[in-house]
Amino acid sequence: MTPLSTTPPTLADVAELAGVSRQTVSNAVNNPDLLRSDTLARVQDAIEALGYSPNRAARNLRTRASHLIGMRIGPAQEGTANATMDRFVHSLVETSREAGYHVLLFAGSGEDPLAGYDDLLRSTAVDAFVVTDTYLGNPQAVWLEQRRAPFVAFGRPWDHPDARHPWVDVDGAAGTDLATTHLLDRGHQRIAWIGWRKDSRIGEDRRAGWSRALHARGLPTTGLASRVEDTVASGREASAVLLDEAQPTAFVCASDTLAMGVLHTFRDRGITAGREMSVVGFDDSQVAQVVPFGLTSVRQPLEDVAVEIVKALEGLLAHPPTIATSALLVPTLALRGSS
Amino acid sequence: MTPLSTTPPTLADVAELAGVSRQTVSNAVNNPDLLRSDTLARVQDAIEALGYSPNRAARNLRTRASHLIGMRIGPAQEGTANATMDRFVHSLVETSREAGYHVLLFAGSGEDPLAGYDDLLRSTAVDAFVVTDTYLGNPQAVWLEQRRAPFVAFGRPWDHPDARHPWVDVDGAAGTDLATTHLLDRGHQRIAWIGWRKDSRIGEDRRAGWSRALHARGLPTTGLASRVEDTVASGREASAVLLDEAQPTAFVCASDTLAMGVLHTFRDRGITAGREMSVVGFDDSQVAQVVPFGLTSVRQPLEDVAVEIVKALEGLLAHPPTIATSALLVPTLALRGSS
DNA sequence: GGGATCGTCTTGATCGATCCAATGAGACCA
DNA sequence: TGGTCTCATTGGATCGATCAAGACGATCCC
Repeated sequence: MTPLSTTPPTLADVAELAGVSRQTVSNAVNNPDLLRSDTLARVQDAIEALGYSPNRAARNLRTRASHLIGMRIGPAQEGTANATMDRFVHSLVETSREAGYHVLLFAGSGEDPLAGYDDLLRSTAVDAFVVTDTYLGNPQAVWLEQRRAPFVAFGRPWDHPDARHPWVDVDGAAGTDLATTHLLDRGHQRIAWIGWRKDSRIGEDRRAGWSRALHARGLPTTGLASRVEDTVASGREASAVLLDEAQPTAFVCASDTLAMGVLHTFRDRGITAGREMSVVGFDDSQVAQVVPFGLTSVRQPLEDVAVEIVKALEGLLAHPPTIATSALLVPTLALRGSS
Repeated sequence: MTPLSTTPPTLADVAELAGVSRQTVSNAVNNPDLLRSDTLARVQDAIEALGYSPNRAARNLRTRASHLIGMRIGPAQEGTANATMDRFVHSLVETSREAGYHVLLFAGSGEDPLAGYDDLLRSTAVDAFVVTDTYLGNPQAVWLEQRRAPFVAFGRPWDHPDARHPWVDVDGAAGTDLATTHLLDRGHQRIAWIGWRKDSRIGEDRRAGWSRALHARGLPTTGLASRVEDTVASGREASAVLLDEAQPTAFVCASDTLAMGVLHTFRDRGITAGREMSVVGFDDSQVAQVVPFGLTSVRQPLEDVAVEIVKALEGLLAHPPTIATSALLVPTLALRGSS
């Protein structure tokens, strides 16, 4: 049916078969309304017969658009439970497809994180970027803005409140508030926090949700918080110390990785996670899902994030570009046995 | 330094600045040896000064190559510990970059898994594919072969031994053999197997390694094997039954998901995983890494897989194409507390 | 009836690179 | 001196699509 390994048919081939000009075929593909219905049908038949599909390179050259979205992918983090990227990438790919875009992955070339962006930008290989790691105060966003490169960030511009690019983010505080309130509703009074070091904006955001929820019920937070690195070992140590010094009956953690550390401590001490002694994680990683009895965890609506990001991208790339819209989405709580 | 939002410089711009012809600039980029060293330097200065980078679309159109590798990405599997893709994708992106390729992701559009391939192929959007799900006896490989589309498979062509395309795979049997032998060396005699249903070629391959290792020491396998679905619940049930009926002291599992099910049963019965009662999983997922005390697991050398795949791709896309080479790589064992 | 308007389709130029064949300058040898 | 050969460089055509403008007939309205 479809020809094997011959040169693919071109516009001209279709035009000849249908007995029309090249431009008419082009219109049949891009502006069908411009054609009389009978010629449209004739051209479509020819397209079908030849199995024609417009050559991407030629189209890209002429229209100055590639319909590709670039996204940098960092090294997989081993030893942690960070499963965000996997789910997000898939959602983004799926949503982009519906909008007529494909996703181009590129690696951060170690020392110079901008090199990849610069290269793709100058060679006009992609139409826009999705930037996922805005939290480190990293230069990508600022640099891309200066170059007037279209991009949407997954993550708020914490350090640049006057940034003008569109962004989409998940309300971490709302997530931990949800988690903490859930524990309060279950009767807990002393709920501890294990989060990241103070220089992490995301970490502080999530911590704020925890303290907000406690204060809303008139409960104190003093002595119940700990800030450590994002490793299982740190979570284990921190929870051990908190148990000894503050006697909490529940833990809210900034990540599933830290929550696994808490479960580790529980195991050390013969405690079973559940209604009495609870733990809640953040990210709803695979780990949370498969660990015995399950780890209750805050789940980011990554599918929705992808939808919003693509929406913003479409706006940026429209002619004329529409005003940048940003969105802050609310996570949900995946309830499991650990709470 | 770099111009803001103006049209990027073209070959002609560089040529004018350097006082040479367009073709000379093209040669400076693609065949520097053809130029006299002083003109080369002059052209390179001009390139540097203008921040020139060849327009991808134009180059693609002329050379009939996109330097893009397409890869289909399936939906993230929730509720399992399958972390293979994440690690592999990153390795592939990184390795491809070194070979001058970028990775284009596309989604499997539900009902028709071939649609995505067909589309990209006909529009000459990608040079080749990496096909990752060859195990289901799925039609991709056969179909791509018929269309003479260049592709490399991650996974053996189980059902088509006469397939002529290059492939790279990990020797599952070698992995489970490694795991089983490790347990034997630790003194275990009765080692159970929990794997997938019989129609899974990969599952049978991994099972073969387990039975091979036991038979090599003259130990029986009868009554020690179970074949179930790849879920935590199935692993939990299967291990419970095996413990009652066959009294094994160790379990080798076809996946970390199943191994988590075993840990679940251990927990149910107050058993602590370790030297006495051991479990080994497969895939070295994040779950295996962060679960308390750690889950010993067979680790696929995905970085090496990516290298081999890219090597094969370069062969396919070379002029003239070199003969397809396939590779079967050996996994390693990540030792942790569960064994 | 003539000019403006609309709907439909066509022609030639163009995007920015590379391919191909050809040119000029110089080296070398007879 | 003239011919051949190599090296370095050039000009024109080309990849396959879209853009911009124009051609043509039919319709409409004063």
